[in-house]
Amino acid sequence: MLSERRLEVLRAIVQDYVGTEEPVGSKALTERHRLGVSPATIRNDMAVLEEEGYIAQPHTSAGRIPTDKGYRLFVDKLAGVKPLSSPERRAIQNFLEGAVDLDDVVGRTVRLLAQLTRQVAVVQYPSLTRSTVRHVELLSLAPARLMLVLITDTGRVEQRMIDCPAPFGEVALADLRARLNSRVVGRRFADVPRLVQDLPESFEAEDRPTVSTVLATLLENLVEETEERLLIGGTANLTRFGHDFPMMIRPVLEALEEHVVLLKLLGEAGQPGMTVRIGHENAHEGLTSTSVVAVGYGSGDEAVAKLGVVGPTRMDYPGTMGAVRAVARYVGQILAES
Amino acid sequence: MLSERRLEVLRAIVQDYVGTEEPVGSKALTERHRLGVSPATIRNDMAVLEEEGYIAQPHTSAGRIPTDKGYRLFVDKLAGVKPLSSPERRAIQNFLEGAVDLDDVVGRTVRLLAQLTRQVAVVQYPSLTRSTVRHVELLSLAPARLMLVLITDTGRVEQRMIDCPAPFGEVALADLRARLNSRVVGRRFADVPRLVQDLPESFEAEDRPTVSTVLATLLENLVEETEERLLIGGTANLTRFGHDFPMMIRPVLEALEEHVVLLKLLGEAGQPGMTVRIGHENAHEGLTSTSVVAVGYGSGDEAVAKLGVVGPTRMDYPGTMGAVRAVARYVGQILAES
DNA sequence: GCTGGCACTCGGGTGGAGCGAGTGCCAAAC
DNA sequence: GTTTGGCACTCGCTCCACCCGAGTGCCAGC
Repeated sequence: MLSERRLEVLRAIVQDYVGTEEPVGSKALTERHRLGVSPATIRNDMAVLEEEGYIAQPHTSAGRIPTDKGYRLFVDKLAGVKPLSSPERRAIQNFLEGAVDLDDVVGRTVRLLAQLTRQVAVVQYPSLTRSTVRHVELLSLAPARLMLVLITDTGRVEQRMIDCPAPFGEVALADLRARLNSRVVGRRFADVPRLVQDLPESFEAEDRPTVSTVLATLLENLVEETEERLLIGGTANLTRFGHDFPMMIRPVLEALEEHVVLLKLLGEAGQPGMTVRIGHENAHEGLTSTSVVAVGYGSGDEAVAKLGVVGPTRMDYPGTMGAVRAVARYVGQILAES
Repeated sequence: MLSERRLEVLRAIVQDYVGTEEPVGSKALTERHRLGVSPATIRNDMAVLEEEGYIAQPHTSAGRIPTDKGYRLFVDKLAGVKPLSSPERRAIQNFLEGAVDLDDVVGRTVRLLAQLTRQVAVVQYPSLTRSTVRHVELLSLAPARLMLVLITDTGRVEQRMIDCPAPFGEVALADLRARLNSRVVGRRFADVPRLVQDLPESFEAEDRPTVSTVLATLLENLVEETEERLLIGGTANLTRFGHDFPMMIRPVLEALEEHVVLLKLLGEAGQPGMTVRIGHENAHEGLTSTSVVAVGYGSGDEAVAKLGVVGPTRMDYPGTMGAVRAVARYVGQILAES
């Protein structure tokens, strides 16, 4: 177990390194922090911290920088979450309230988050399966062509074209629409399969294939394709990465384009509270020098999706965590209102 | 007017520079191209080309690189559009045909374009005003709360929440829905204002404010906010920019985040055929070292939106133009089918 | 108008010297 | 046992001098 002072030294190293972006030495530490001991003592402490793997030196005769393990300890034990100032809070609220629809909410959120944290922001669209159905609409576009529109309580609207196996009359259509809605409106999308299971049986034999097709579209196709959609912003902030940004930016940009990877990353973020993944804790190779701060958000008490930021491991964790948490809260509020 | 051979020299310079990314000298030129004259002659031609502003040298004792003006001449007079190979065409078609809805079409298009050109792809969503209305849906969510859903022939689905000035009965709602649809379905969105102008008058006095609100939402809010939406992809390709990419990438990424700027850029692309904007021809400051190749696409003969790529001025123009044109065509086909 | 020759320019790469921040270790002091 | 001052050592960084070679412009001759 590390002594109190050694933890303090680690905290100081992290703070200084985040601020200056340069390896920090023993002398500089005593000058910038009131540690009450001499550089020589700090050197001893640093040697211990290095042996334990919390810090490292890029090369002999250079100062120390925190390792992933060091940041981990810092985040877990040494740093709190810095709350935002109240002007910042007001700005967030004002900015988000101007949104006109879900796309707009997500778009504004991602810009906001990128601007607040000066990092890359990632916002997942509210999950369909975790949302509640508000309405299902069926429109006849041609004799054997339907359009299915699904609207959820989080404001998501999804649609699909359906080619029916047989022509489908207006009466049957209205019938299906009414029955479908009466069963699923107000229910969670995850329950829909169970609720509509026996629906085809109650139709004329000739219409059953079409009804089945519609249900199949609703359940499979729609969910699979749209479940996981996300928006990214603030990539220009990647240029703030540090002096070695030209080397790092390529793999990060590539990773960001792979939405599947990102979604997995966000998905791994534990349900309750905020998750911070530091450096090599991120499975993806392109992101081993980045940290991901993510949190769930939702219109009610349950999270319907995640949002977060991707930045250099050398980031201001307390500030970033504060911003992420605050934005998630306000987005939840906005969704609940709409 | 430049002689035939001097044009040939310019073409050779552009091609070599695009390929090698290094200033090209007179000797190298004669070696790689059968110009039939000696380096000394080429030097004279180069001196003329430089005087006319088509090429420049980064510093004395270096080879020449094309200027924006040089690229302009190359694109206008010297280069054709390189058609894609038929495997490429097939790949495009296969890839795009898997799309399930408009978001998916646009998403796939942007990925496709980025991959084909190895540059940054930009795809604008089909414009609402230039589309045709397929259906308008009105749903009652609460006594004085409506949801308006608009569906167009290009597959766009937009929705808005409406807070009514007064409660609105189911009967009136059905009435409004029916009348609205009978007037606007199959018409171009641009004509809708004219078509619904007198609609409020035919309702009971108490319902008129609500009807007006609905129409106002349909016309103003919805169009303004959603007219100009776009998707960007392939930003990782910016790292291919050249040796000075660390300097250039920042402003470019920033410009790409300003969708307004991009839309203006695309919008300026002349209607018929492809537009190529080279370097300083782009008004935006961050894009002065990039070229933009854009073209309109649409489900019919008329363009409903634009798509294109952003890359270094030092790009393979014939290949890029070929890819952009081909993708635009196939997207048009897909939209027409859906 | 084209060509070969020639002097000149200048960016980039190489290698050594000096500097300074930072370290590790040790003996003495607290 | 912990802390401290002292001291030798390491090593990355910068500066500078140097050379090399690609490329140019110019000129006289074909």
